[in-house]
Amino acid sequence: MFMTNREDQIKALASELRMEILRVLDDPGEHFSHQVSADPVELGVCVHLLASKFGVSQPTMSRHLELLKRAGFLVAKRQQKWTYCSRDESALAEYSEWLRGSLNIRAV
Amino acid sequence: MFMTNREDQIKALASELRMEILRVLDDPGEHFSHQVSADPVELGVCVHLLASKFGVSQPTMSRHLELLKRAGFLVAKRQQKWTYCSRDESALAEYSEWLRGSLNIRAV
DNA sequence: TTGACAAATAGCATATTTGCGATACAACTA
DNA sequence: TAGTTGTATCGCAAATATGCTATTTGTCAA
Repeated sequence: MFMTNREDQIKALASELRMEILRVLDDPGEHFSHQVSADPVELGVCVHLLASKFGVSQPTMSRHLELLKRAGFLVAKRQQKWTYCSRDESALAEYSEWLRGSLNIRAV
Repeated sequence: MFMTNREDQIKALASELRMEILRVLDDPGEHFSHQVSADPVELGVCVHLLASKFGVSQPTMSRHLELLKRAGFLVAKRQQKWTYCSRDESALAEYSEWLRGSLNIRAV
């Protein structure tokens, strides 16, 4: 059964880098068309391409992705040597709605 | 001129306590009807009532409120000895919309 | 089996966050 | 003026977060 951990989700977004990761993964075709091992739109983006994209080491990127996975915002598919990451749109949408409702935020 | 600092806003919400503060301030009449110096709904809630509500020290509460103020989510009105805090609904709504748009989150 | 490449994990150093008590400041009261 | 109450700030200690290098693990190809 799926367990949503709000604490993990809140913390996951409390980082400019992780926000940027989610942004580039919103349009993988735009930012990772040079990925040759698999279609970035279909499968997702592998870890070391994300690391080089943001100029951080592979272990550092690996940990940020782990936090986003724990929050449920990312899904990772292991395929051969690579781990392909893509957004979980429904989790992001659900969180956004939860935040609004949780704080009882009215429409603008 | 009003300057929105997204970093401050993101960080401000990355704390369960600060989330709770915003929640109780959504309905001050419910949680702070015992405030005698001023109407909690009209003016807001003073710092030491918030501190005792959550069982933290006054300086600790003061700092959390400062972070929420810097984020723009709280307004504080100094009146006599007291500092009355209340939510800035428009700032919360604006942030919520920005988050959604910034990550390009689709509707549920 | 060896070597390569991709990713995960361990271990460590630094930075930031968070809590508190002590204290300063501000507004009132006797 | 002296004392009280409410708030802000300072200084410190503990907990978390974040980055790196080194190492381990997994997968594949010679």
